[in-house]
Amino acid sequence: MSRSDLPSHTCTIARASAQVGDEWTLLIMRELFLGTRRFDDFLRLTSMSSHLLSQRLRKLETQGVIRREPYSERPPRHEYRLTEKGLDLWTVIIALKQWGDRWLSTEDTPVQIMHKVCGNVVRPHMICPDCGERMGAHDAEAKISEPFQMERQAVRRAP
Amino acid sequence: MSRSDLPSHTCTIARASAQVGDEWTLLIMRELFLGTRRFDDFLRLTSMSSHLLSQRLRKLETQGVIRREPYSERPPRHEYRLTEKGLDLWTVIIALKQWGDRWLSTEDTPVQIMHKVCGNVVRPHMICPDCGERMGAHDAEAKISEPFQMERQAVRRAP
DNA sequence: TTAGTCAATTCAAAAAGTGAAGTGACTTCT
DNA sequence: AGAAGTCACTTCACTTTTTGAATTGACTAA
Repeated sequence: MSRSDLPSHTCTIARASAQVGDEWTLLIMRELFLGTRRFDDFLRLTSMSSHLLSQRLRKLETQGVIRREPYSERPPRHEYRLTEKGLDLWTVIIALKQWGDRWLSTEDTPVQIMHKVCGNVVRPHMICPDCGERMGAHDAEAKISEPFQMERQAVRRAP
Repeated sequence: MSRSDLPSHTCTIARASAQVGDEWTLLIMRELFLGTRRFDDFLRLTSMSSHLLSQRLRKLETQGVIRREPYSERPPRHEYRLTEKGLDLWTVIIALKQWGDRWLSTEDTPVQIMHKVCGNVVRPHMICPDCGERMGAHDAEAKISEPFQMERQAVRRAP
């Protein structure tokens, strides 16, 4: 099975990976959250090739993660902006950032998060909505649904 | 600049992307969090090629995200397990899963999260550690550090 | 002995990514 | 008015990565 089959997986992590799980797409998402809107800026700030950038932007637009908005008629110009679907990836990018800050950096973080509501620079984290306690890998257990478990049993027994 | 230069970026999101930001690595991470430990199981459950799987496992081991643990001397066998660094990616995988559940799925989620502390199936979310309120893209603002801002200005003005 | 398991490696073909150059619709400078 | 510059791409030749099938090698179980 190839990368192009990922969107058809039952697992939503596989499906999400297929949409945004590659190096350059994640870098584009970073830029979008930092406020970058134009082709040339993405190009310089990510230092990716223009070929790849236009491919990825097209893909993200098709998926509804970003939208093109015209900001000038003559010459015809437009900018790229996050849709609600795209904005909702914030948690993923922040989680990745915190992990990178913690495990891959020696210096201070290059990007801080400010909470507009309270005005503080913060390091957001995940909590359990029921008991309100902080949550991590150690206190979570994955429960696989019946149909998905069956599907997995089948492939494990396969040739 | 190419993919291989990502680890040298100042930005920790770029660095994190370089380590775990690709489709197959994310799928391997999913499996690790679901409890998969052995080569053949990864192979069947992700349906990736064995060549790529062994490459990725080697890379993840080198990076310290997973470790190989022997579980049998004869025949020599070992399993792959998450290190602390790997376990700390939980938030990223969960964030990706929630996003996939919300935007890419029609049916019920194939994997639920149970909080061991309170015993409930939950959808964890991010909060501001200072004021305790739920946080998302709309109420966050990115603050770019002085040195990183300078670096970015430089590339924007570049040829 | 033969078949089977596990954890890979090898190899050729196909797909994806890279970097440089080019295009076209404009605007600004002189 | 002509030349140079900007922005948003596309094209193309080349390199790297991925794919999928086959093979290896160390063992075990029938």
